[in-house]
Amino acid sequence: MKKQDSKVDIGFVARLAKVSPATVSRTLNHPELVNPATRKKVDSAIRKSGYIRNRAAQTIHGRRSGTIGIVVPTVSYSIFAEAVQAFNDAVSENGFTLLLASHGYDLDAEYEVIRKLLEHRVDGIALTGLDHSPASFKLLEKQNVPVVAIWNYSATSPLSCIGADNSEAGRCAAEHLLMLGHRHIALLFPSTSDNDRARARRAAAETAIADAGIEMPEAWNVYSPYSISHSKAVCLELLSQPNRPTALLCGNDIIAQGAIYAAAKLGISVPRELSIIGIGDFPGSAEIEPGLTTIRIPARRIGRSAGLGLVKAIAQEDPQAIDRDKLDIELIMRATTAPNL
Amino acid sequence: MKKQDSKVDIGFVARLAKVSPATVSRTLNHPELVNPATRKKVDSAIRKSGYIRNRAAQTIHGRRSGTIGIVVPTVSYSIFAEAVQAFNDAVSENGFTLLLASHGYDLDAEYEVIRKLLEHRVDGIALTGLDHSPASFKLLEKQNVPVVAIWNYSATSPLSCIGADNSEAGRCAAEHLLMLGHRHIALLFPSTSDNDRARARRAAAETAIADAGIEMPEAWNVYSPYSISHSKAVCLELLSQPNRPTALLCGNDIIAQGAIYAAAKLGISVPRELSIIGIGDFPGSAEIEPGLTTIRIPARRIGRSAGLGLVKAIAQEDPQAIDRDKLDIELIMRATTAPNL
DNA sequence: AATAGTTTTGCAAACGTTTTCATAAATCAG
DNA sequence: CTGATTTATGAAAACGTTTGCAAAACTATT
Repeated sequence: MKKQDSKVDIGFVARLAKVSPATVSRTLNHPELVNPATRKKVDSAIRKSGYIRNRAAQTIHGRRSGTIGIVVPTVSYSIFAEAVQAFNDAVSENGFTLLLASHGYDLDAEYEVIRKLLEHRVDGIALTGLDHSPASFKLLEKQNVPVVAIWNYSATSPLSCIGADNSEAGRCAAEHLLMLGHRHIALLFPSTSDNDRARARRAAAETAIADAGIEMPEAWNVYSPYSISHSKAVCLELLSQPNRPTALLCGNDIIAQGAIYAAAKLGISVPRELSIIGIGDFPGSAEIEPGLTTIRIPARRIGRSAGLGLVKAIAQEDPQAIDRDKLDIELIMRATTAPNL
Repeated sequence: MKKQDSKVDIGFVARLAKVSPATVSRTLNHPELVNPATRKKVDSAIRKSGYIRNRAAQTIHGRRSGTIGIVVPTVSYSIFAEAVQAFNDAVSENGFTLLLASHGYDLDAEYEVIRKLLEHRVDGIALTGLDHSPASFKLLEKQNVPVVAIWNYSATSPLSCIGADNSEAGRCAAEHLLMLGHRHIALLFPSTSDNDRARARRAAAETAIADAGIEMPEAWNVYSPYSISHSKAVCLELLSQPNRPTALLCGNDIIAQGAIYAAAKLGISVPRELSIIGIGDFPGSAEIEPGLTTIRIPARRIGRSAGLGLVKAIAQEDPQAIDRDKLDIELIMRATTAPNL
């Protein structure tokens, strides 16, 4: 176990195996071109020396870097975590390593992290959503690296995208409540600046409600950050008002969970006195009591599909080769919604 | 906006600015060494050309790669997601990019991903827990890259580690239940092979219970996978038995959440008829109704401290420079535990 | 105006690979 | 046994940077 083999590079291995560096390289990259006997010598030399190839050197030579970048707002909450995990599984099955970057819902910060990924010469990039700064678009256009936007689907976006139609999700949630006879619906959404997913959902929900001839008091269009505790606090406040809504449409399941806990705390029976619907179907939404009715966004499938699409585009060296993919949403009826009496 | 500047490398920029490549490099890396006027020319040429440095080329020259690897079992559940996010924030504030790898609780798979990270010449590596295959240890020892183990603390581990003492956590949880007078305690833990965190917690809990002179029926030492739905199912089964425990000690908060929901479903009142304690204090544990009593493991602080430690070790080029850091756990008493009547 | 010192710049080597091209060795057909 | 193929190997150039060293251009001091 020599501790510090001054330099165990491809040349070192070559000397050990008494061949040229070229042969070592070939053994690694095109084994079929080298004599089985030599191959054996080389393999053994590699094992003995503990040689680890240097991807940077390959990259510089013009080969793939073997990395794929993914940019998410945050990985803290399970929402993106699931998609990231599926994405990672998909790309690493294909020999790539994940470069992860987050920007905390700030599109200028996003530009910087995209730059960083590009400095590392990632072979492909996945972004979250379709909202990006013009600078980012310009940057990505110049390099020609395959890019895919995950999470939100649009037929006309400049970027290829793989995700669900968030407008549809918002509308679907609203229509479910309307169909149950609710007329007093409050909307709880996270900040919609720099976040096209939330924006699309809320706009569609508002439209559906307006189309049903309902005028919604401005006070019921409330803002809640992306956290159970904040949401719970906001709902505690909202539901303590003398005149409270009969249904809550939440921008995502995290907010909806907070709403459920707030109702539980106030002794408001869900769904008898209050219906709650979320969007996302996060892990835990099925198990919570009562089970959360929600619009399922298939995070794992999105992550996987995006990863595979990127790998394919990289393999065929065509940055445009990523097919748009619209993954269906689905209303999951569980136990937090009921007809309005 | 020329689309495909055949080759916009440092030489291209140099020609544009009418200086040598060396000067461009210096402008980027040691601006103080170059004349302000020249610097201006170069900066402008960089902007005009849309030049993006090639980290691979720097890396190959012997400079830092500017990447740090982190290996986690999975990022799906919020447990690790929080730590990963904090870790990422810490290292990216310092100019590093994160290389993320996961292995799904399989230590042989872990060896492979560590190798991959090493191929990319990461400047540092964070691993989860202290349990790793001998091959992994040997591999890491030979390269001399700073390594830190997060999540579990031990004074004697071969790796520097930053985390909590999981034995203490297990003991603390058990003692809390014992102090409340519980004598019929069931243990719910995930698989403990390839997972030293869970193993340490369970062993300590078992010891504490045995020390109190209690003999625990083997049937109450139950296995539950790392998911709310599985845990809920397992608890539904366990709690339907004629002779059920008065308290549940759960290996982590996810399992505890499943337990709460199972109790809710069965109409068992928590904490009156059943006490439940978790370990971890994950996001959501405070807000759930009733609020989960748990042992807090400071995930964000662990992630941040590990990231900063690694950055420091890299800066001073001393792989050993990472201080062990034992972060305190804390019993968070909320509403799921009560004295046994 | 000559010298010494300082600041700024460029040249060229180095980093660890891959790959093209050429050559040597082995195999085969006659 | 000769010449033609095929197979296996090596030498060397290339990839895009950084940096040690030396030359060039200034500044300051006489």
